[in-house]
Amino acid sequence: MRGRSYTPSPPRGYSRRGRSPSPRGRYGGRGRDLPTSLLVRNLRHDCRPEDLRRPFGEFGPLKDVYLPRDYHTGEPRGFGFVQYVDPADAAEAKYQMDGQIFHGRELTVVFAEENRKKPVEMRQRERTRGGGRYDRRRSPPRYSRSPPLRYAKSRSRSRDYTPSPKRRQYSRSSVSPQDRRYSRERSYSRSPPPYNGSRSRSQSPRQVQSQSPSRGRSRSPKPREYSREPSQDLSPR
DNA sequence: GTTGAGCGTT
Repeated sequence: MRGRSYTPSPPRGYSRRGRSPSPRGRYGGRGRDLPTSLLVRNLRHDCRPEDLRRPFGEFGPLKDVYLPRDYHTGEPRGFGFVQYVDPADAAEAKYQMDGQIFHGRELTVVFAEENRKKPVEMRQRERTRGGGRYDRRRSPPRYSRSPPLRYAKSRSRSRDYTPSPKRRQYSRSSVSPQDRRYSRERSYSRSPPPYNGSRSRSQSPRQVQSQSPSRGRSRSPKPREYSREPSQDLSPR
């Protein structure tokens, strides 16, 4: 038998072609640490993080699995990230899973190149994403008529992300009636773009018609409210 | 201690 089974395929092996268009290439910044994040391409659109967890978890403990999706449509983008705890596992998983048929599709597994991005950064990326395809309008491209809030179909925490190892088996109504009022379905922390349409302006169900039947000015500019009246209280007679 | 709008979606 020649050679020892598989080749570890060290990532620094194929860096000979200078294929890095960006000078600052290197996973994460420190070239010392091998990348632990894998980018899995060609995923099925109905693939779930947990689906990836099983096959990919065979190579080692996973730190995280995430499938980004379109922010506006909420549909999966067809790729995902699998982060391992040990870079060695990631390397092996990439080697083993790359090209594998997963759910009838050939997966393409490569090392993630960029670091995690935060929503704020994403916002700016939005601009370069379409290359200014949407004119200079700031409104997001409404692919469909369903706002992003539609994701919460039935399972909200169906994400693979397990924040608490201890899964609470409490009953569904573990919420007090009092807290319930706070637990409205609008508990989104980031508050997505609520339609920048220039039409929806009725924030208040009751829009006061006009407080002061004055001329043109609808809103009467309140006079300055200085904390104190002008120097007038000092009247030394 | 972190980030869920994560780059590579046909």
